Amino acid sequence: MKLLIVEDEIRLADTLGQIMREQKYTVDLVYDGESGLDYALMESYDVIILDVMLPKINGFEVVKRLRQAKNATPVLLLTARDETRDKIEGLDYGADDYMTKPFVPEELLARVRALSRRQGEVILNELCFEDLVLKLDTYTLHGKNKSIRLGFKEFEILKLLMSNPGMVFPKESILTKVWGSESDAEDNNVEAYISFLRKKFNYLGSIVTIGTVRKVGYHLEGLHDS
Amino acid sequence: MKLLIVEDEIRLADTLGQIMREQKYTVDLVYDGESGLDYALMESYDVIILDVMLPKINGFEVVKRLRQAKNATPVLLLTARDETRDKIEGLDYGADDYMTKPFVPEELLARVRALSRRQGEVILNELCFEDLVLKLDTYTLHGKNKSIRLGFKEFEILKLLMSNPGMVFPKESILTKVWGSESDAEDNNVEAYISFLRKKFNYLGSIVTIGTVRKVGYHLEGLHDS
DNA sequence: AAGTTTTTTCAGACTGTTTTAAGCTTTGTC
DNA sequence: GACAAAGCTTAAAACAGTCTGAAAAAACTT
Repeated sequence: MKLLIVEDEIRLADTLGQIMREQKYTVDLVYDGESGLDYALMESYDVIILDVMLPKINGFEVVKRLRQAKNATPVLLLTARDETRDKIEGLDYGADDYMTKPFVPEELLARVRALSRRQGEVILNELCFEDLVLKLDTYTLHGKNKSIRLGFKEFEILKLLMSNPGMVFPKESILTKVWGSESDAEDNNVEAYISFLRKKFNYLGSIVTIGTVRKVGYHLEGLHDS
Repeated sequence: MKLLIVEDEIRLADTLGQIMREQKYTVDLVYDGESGLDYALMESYDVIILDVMLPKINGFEVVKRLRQAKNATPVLLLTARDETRDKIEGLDYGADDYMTKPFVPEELLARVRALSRRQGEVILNELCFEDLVLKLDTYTLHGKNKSIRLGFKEFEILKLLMSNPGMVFPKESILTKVWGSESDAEDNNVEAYISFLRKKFNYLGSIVTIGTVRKVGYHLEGLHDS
């Protein structure tokens, strides 16, 4: 089991290294974002522990570039900031977990274990369902022989639906996930976008359908029951 | 999987409820410590999510009394204060975990999963009885070789019946659980929906039957007598 | 600043759900 | 077996949730 720790506070970095080595991990220690990224791309690690506030390149940026380079190593972000926004931002960029400083070693160990267990899973840069492919980096939806660009909201909604094909997503939850929990957008906004999406599915000639569950929400349907 | 959420910030409470319901938990929401304690003692929950700052009785006190009453339900404390002292106080009173606000849903989910895992149960997203399967996420009822979509009320009633196959549910209790205690719906409404359901069972060719217990209510019957 | 795309808003058409009510069937009692 | 009470079934009306096109508003591009 090989770990990369990227942390600029030398004291903390060393402590972490020590803790993890005790647990029989092989540890590489690095003190800034740039080296972090280099190491991460060069070697193959089981988990990367990454501070957010880093010299040269910050943690978010590191994850982002790592993912752009199609590297799927699980990343655990360390953030001193207790802001929800930051946490979410990190996860959006492709981090797998985060932890707020200060923390207890036990928690860190538990999270690292959890992340390394996940190895098998791949972070794909596209979502597929039946004859549709949603490219996450270009915001485009590809059908059998055509493709089309999606607007931001369309994209986010479809990404949600495709993240768990078949599962019903309540309108409420689409609203909070796509518009944010602060927003005062209404159900009809979701309905309008669902309508746009259906039109585009149709244009692509896809067999996929967006099913309505009355009083609840929407879900993708492929070639099966009603 | 049944959750109790005790949180006085209505917005937050609702969001939490929504998040958890999405994950197929059954959620009871309550907005002050006193009701929290009542509910906790009355029903059997898998996990209780409990805010610390609460009207009437605070979270610590709720845990304390709960434990005094020999109730061992896992409790996850929500604390706005970031003081280690508070955390420890909560844990001393018998809470099983704590989380500092604000937090990201993922973290909450992870912790609730961790707490409920002790019970060893699995979150099922379908209910089965004999040859019927009720899919909770798509509101569909599947028979041996056909399936059919259920309306909201039909679904709720059947979910209730299937949650405890064989048990007799009084019409009264179906009314309050499905229509709500405010409603002035009458027995005949239940009767009408039972009729709809029987028709659908029939369409699916199921061996399952809805039995009537005169002057009381209904229950599922499989391959045996009444 | 004009043009383009995305997002929101609105209203009317539409659809499936829920209620209601009346007639019919079953069950239990005398 | 007759009667009343409880339960069943159905059709139709009332209702509520959903869809969609059009247009206004907002956000980007050029």
